[in-house]
Amino acid sequence: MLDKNFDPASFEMRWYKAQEDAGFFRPEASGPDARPYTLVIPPPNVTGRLHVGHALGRSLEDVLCRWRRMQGRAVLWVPGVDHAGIATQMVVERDLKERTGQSRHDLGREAFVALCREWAEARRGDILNQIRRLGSSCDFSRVYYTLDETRSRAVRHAFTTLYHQGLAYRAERMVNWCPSCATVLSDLEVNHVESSGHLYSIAYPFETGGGELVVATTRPETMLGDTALAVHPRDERFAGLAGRRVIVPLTGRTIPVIADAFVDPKFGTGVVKVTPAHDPNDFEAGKRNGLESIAVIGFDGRMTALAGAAYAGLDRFDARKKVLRDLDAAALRRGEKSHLIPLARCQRSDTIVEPLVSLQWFVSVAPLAEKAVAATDAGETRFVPEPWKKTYDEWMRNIRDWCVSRQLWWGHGIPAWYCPGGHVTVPKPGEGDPDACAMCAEGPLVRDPDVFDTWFSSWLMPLSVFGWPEKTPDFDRYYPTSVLVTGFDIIFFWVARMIMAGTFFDGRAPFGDAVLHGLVRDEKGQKMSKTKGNVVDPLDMCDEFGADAVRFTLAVLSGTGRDLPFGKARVAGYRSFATKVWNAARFALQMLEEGADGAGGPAPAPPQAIDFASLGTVDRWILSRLSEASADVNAALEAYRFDEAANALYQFFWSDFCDGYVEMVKPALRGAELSAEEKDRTRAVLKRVLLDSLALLHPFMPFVSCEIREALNGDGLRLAMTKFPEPNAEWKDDGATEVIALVRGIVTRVRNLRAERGLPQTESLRLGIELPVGPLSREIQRHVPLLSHLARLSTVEISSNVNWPGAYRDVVTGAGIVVELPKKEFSSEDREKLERDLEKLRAEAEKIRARLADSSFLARAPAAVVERTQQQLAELEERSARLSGNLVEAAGA
RNA sequence: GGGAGGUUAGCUCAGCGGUAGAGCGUCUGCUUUACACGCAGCAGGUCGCGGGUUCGAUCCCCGCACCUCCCACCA
Repeated sequence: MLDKNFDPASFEMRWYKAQEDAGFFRPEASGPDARPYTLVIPPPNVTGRLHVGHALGRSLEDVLCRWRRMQGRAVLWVPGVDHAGIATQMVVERDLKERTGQSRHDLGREAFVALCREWAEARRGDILNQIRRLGSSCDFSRVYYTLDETRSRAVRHAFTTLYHQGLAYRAERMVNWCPSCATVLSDLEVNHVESSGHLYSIAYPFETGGGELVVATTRPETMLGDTALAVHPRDERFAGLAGRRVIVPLTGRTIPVIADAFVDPKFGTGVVKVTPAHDPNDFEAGKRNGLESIAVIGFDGRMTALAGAAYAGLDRFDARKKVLRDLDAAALRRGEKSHLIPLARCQRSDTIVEPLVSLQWFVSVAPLAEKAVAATDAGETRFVPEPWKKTYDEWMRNIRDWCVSRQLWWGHGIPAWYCPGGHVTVPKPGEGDPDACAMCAEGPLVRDPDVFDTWFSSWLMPLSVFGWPEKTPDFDRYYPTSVLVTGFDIIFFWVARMIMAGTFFDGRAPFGDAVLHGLVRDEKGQKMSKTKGNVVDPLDMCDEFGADAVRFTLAVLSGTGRDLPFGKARVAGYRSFATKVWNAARFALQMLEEGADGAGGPAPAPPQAIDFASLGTVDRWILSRLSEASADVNAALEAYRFDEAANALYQFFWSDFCDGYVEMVKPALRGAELSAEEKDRTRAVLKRVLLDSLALLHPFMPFVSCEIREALNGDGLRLAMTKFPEPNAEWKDDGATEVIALVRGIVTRVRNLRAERGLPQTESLRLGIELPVGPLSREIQRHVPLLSHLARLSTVEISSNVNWPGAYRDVVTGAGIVVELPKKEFSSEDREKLERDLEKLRAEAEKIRARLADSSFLARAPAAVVERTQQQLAELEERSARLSGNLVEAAGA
């Protein structure tokens, strides 16, 4: 029995648990011969809470998994969580501060890492349960954690392999340094934001006196570390200046003027200050010209001793103000103007990133990128939607070395050791920790204190989740995976790098399809953010409207566009759909139980085998539609068009099944016209369509579908492993479809007329249908009781010519219809409406007539098109004639 | 500076060479014994602008405008 009240909370988790307990989420459930279908979950942060973006990804993945599972595939969807180095460290640090007032340094590294581990352990279950709440059918017996032993082994193997192939190296480079996170960042972790700032002009007097050079800069504080001024070699304004020396204001140092083509003569004053220690461009220029490098800003974001006693210890932005003041005092400011500066900000802390020279570990990824691109070019991995391939290609082509070391405590340690002599020892893949220096055999060795970039473990995910580098049975069976579903925002961070790792370490790309979805935004299309307060929590939505509704909403929204406007109202809308399904099932249950007649048992009769040929038109039509809907859903899912699949289902179930079929079948099942046997046949169809609809729905709404199948057929649990409906060629019935379309068309026209003319619903009308004698008219004749019921008709007359003087005449898809209206004057509004309609028809007909009069159209357009056009014209003229007849009647009345 | 995507009904979006579609919303009727999270019905669109190709363009091509986003070390 289904309760009158639809309450998803009462059954959702019960079904989830039943399915998980039954072992359905393990690929073994599909038998040893089933073809694998594999996905790896993009691991959410251990410490986080699932957001809508996750909900979207998990929903789409689960639709795929459940659908493929029902198709008999051995589905393995591997769940996992990410230790999320920098994010976790920051969260734990903040918590520590709040609780005890201590910093991680107060605690010490070992204790702090232990604290992080505790946190991660404590949160891991939460996040996994949140994934469960969405209905995700992951195999929780294979959960991975990016910092567990297996994954650590993979990270170490990857790094040592790269190192010994000369692809990982340690070097002093200009890097992105975040002073507040106190770590280096990769280029990807830096956001460039245009901000308004100032371009300051500063005068550098010549050492020998007699003038000055004016330099434009956005960062006056770095002048303390200037080691040259530069001009373009062919800039005649400054010809002959190279080699002269100028005084760096406020420091008294003198520096040379150099000529270097990196200077853009059109920018600023055409003279550039060169600060090799604090600007990537200048760093290169410095190397080219053998310039000294003076680091005046330290890793803490404060001025160093080299900046001079007056500035040492000052925050870099305070130093800027002081420098400007001091320049004013020295009368060396030459003005300023506002200027848009592309500021580099830390993705995590939003702090302005400082370019600093530092010794770090890098991976030269260009060779890996080459392999990856070769694989994607060969179609080993397909991007969906396809334009993302270009974005990926572009990035791969211009790829720069990846800085993989981080000055954090929480993460994978770098397997590199240093001897007192400064030599580096990295063990060979598979080897243990070294005891002595590989070069000079000296000890003791000190391990590198840094950890890897979190993505250095993530990029191995498709490999490491199956135990790589070990040759495990899972690896053999499930690598490469079938598809990856993730947001386009991590196409570089993750997708591209995984392809590199897969093609490099294994030789095969890690997934067949990379499905990139858009970003979830709020209802108004604005980015969700805590500060705006427009964040929608998917788990709250699940509690309020049911996970089924949330999933369905996300599927519908995941069209081709980039942004998904998600909000409460929409989820509520699709909850209505779930409710509709629920109520349709309640109705069906009633109908089926009535069929059990004397038996009176609560269990509805099992569906009898359907003998299509013995069925009536209405039954054949709905089965034909069901078959079409199955085809549509399957095709859409093959193409990863979750929106189309969901819409096809929605449309079929609501419009065709509920509004169409159920309404047509009601009088038949309740009336006395049909024999018990005929009713049973229809009941069997009703049940079959509903059961199949629930199966089609199951990947999207895995809970209501089970709950209803249980009530209807006692197979709620098995539904997850039931064969997914496919189109049935035997059920294709264009004849039935035509008849039903006409019946529904006529019904709509009559209802419409009733509404237009303000006729009461209770009043029965007389309807004439003009059709040439033939199979169609005989079919329609057979549906007179149905028509009468649906359109409230007292009599229906069908003949080739219905001649009811004064009756209203129209035409619906080729059939003339004649409605005898009760004596009622046409109001002037009615007449106007009629005239407007006629005018539209006439204009339409005129256009078509013109087209048909065009000889080149007749000569060049395909015959079928010409024929259809002629038919259109005929129909328009027919309708036009009938409606103007009504107008004449109106005038006469 | 490069690149990608967008511009279709009040809103959110599908469609993409033969007379414009959906959901939601608006409006008008409905206690029609599954469902008001409902039923029935109406209204609502120069498919951003200008050219071109074509018998025919919302759809293809070329410009333009505006919006979004990504990449990029220019002071």
